[in-house]
Amino acid sequence: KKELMSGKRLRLYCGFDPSADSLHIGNAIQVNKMSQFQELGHEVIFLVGDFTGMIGDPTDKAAARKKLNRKEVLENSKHYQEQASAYLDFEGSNKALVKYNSEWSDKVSFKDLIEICSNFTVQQMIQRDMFQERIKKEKPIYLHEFLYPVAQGYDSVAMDVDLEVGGNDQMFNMLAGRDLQKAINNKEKYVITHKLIADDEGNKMGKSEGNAVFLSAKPKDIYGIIMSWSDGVIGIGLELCTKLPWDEIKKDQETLKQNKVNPRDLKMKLAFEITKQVHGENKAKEAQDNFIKTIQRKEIPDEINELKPSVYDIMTVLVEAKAVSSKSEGRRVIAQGGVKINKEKISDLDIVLKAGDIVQKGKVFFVKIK
RNA sequence: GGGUCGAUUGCAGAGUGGUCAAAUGCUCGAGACUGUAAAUCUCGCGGUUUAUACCUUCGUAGGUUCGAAUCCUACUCGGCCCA
Repeated sequence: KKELMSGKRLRLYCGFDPSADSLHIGNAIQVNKMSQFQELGHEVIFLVGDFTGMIGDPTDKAAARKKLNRKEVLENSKHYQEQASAYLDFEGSNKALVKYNSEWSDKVSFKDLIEICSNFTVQQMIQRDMFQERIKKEKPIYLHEFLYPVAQGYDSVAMDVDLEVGGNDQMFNMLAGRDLQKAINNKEKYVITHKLIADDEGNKMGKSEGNAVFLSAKPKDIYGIIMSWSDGVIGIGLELCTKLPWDEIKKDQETLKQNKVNPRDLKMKLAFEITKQVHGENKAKEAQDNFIKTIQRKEIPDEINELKPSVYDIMTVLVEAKAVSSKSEGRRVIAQGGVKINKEKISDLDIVLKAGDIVQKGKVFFVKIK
């Protein structure tokens, strides 16, 4: 805090794994946080973790990540920058820099690596919860997984940063950077963690939970997914993902707590603000109108994807429109009343469609026959 | 290298010769109720032109058997212990 207040221009960064072709809302929080620093005149680095991404962060203990080649990484990160620009400024006088950590990590020799690793102990590593968990369950822990925090930590050294931004699940990895920076450059590096977007039960909103918001998504989808979030995230969502003034957020959180408003209304505000941030105000309005119309009033949306099926029977249409993954599934869904044609629930499996018919599956899936 | 245990449908995890497309929980999908919230409830969750049917699936490849996820052999991969 002292250094922050000193007026010194700090160099800070946040890393992003290029594992998907789009940033998601969780990344948006980080980008948003960085943008606040940028506005205060600090130097901001948007780091693409093309090297660390290859290792795969064990923090989410899912299966090994897909390895990407150079070209894919560049492709992905191009989208990243574009999406991040919804919050961050990559143009102006204090523009954010984009860097790739393979730039320096590729060059680290085995000898260097050993040197770097000597700053950490095995005990530090295995003390982490998810490793303890795996030890208890007799699941494998691979040696290279220990290197993830090391590699991430080395980024701090290579860029000689003062500050790193990340989710509070990244605390460990970021502190590794702090230790290294101290040991190698003899400099204090600070870390700022933000809360993760999660509801009261601690369920995260993310990829693995199936309700992730990708910034590449269409306005109406972003809006819709946010509306399906649980109520518990409204307050924190406003706080982390929007650029609304702090006072207003506080006030909203307060009224929410006292049950003075229908949480839905505030959630609509949240959905609107995020959509606006990503796609602009006009698109956000359209998305909101669309939502009110199709979901709240259960009307058929204005814009529907069209499909020219190879055969015009309902089964083929459902499969080809990717509404269901197989004909068996289509049969089940129809049997349970999940398919409507022109607003009429159907039960007949052999219905033949004609051009202009509108098929609906579930609440949100629409397709128009061409 | 030796010993030992293991690999099952998205995940976890039962099943150890026919009753197995394979328990159960979670996830997921549809429906009811709603605010596309949560909670709750119902149904479903390998595939196939209707199915008391067939096909594919229980790490891989062979074998035994009327019949194998289950038994045998080899291989691959992994955990643990010993070295």
